[in-house]
Amino acid sequence: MSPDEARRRPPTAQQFVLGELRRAITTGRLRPGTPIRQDALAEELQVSRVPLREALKTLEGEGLVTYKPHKGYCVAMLSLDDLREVYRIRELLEEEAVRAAVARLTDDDLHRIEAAQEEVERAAAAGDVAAMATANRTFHMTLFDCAGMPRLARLIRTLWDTTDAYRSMYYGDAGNRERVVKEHRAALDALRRRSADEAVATLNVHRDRAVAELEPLLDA
Amino acid sequence: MSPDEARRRPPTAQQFVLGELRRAITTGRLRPGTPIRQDALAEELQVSRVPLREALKTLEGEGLVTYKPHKGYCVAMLSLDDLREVYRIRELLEEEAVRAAVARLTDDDLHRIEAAQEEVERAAAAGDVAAMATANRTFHMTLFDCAGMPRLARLIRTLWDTTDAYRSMYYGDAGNRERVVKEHRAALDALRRRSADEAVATLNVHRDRAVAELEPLLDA
DNA sequence: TCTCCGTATTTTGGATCCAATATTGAAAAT
DNA sequence: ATTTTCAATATTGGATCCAAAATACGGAGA
Repeated sequence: MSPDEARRRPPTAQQFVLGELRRAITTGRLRPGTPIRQDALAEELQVSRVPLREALKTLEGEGLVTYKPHKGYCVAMLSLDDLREVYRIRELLEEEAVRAAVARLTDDDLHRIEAAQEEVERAAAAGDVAAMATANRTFHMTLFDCAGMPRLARLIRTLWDTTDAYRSMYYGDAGNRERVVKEHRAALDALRRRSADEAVATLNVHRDRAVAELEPLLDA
Repeated sequence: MSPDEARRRPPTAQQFVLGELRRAITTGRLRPGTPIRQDALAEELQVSRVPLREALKTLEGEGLVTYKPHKGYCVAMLSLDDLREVYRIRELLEEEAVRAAVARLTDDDLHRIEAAQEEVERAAAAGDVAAMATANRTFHMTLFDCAGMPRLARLIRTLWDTTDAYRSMYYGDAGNRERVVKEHRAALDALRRRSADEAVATLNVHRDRAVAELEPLLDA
């Protein structure tokens, strides 16, 4: 392992495993519904089952995996109802976050969001699905973090995690990527004018488009 | 151990520990801020540290304990800002839940909520703080569950858990208990008339009163 | 007396081993 | 042929043991 990797590697095995599992799920390497064989996964990640199980417990709390006693863990599978419910809850919480954020938004905050958007546009143009997903997330979370409501931001993050497994498929389509870029620009425009109402409205449209695109993917 | 206890005892040690820890925290036996010594706790509960740590991971996800790598777990301590944030989020989510619930409320649902209220009144009259806490929770959660939004209900439950450690103090006061009974009656009245607006309004008042009473307790 | 440093102790993190439960498959009975 | 039962196997749950990190403590130096 390179020194760089060694430096980045988390201080505990469970955190390392947690990161790996999250990536595996969000990138689709572990597909929804897949049962998780602890022994095999532990060996693959070169750790024992103990830290693996603690990481899985964390993911269970976040809703990324499900757990049944004596049966084990599965990558969580979202029903259509689940998807709609998650997005409805996101709508409620994100509106609150955006309003609080706009009320406190500094120029520096705005610059950070703009920087994230530049990254989004770069990834969209390059067709880099993974970079697109992370940059998009940064764009939104940077805004939400400006609300100064850490628990709210954490809840929203968890809700995003829930659908991450499906979002990567979504960015595979060039049309979707282009649309996301445009909608972000509209939101940024509202933010620059410190218009909470417009920001909320544009982001609601943004979210509704996403769920509309995601729904067909879940039928299969 | 009696056969009855044996039957009730969960099928896995981690679930047993989880329940015990939750009780210990909500009843105040484990006070906010206290560090959790895994060895001592494990011995006290007659299990090894493995299931204890998995239970703690679950509680961490729920925000009842905090965790720092190589430092361990502490019973979570709420700042005043945290308290206000939690209650603000609850306001958002519970309004949604109540509106959805009222729209679907059957007579049978209503009977179950009324039954919970009878239990609340019994506990309030008897001055039984623990019974009061659980009955009150049943009253509200029964309503929220009627919304048919399981993820929303789960989120709300988690938010309640966060402040449970403080709520038990709150019911120690007879005046608070009496007020809760009255406010519940008002909410029930609104529910019987299927008035979502009034139900939301009365429950908002109910919640605001609670946070107002809780705030002084957190200063210390 | 105070600070700094190094060692001893405590506490957490992780690996291995064993136990308990669930699943699978094959044989026997209908 | 179908179903049921029981044993073999796979998989999870938990206990013990060891390693690593953090904390506490005591002594040396200023």
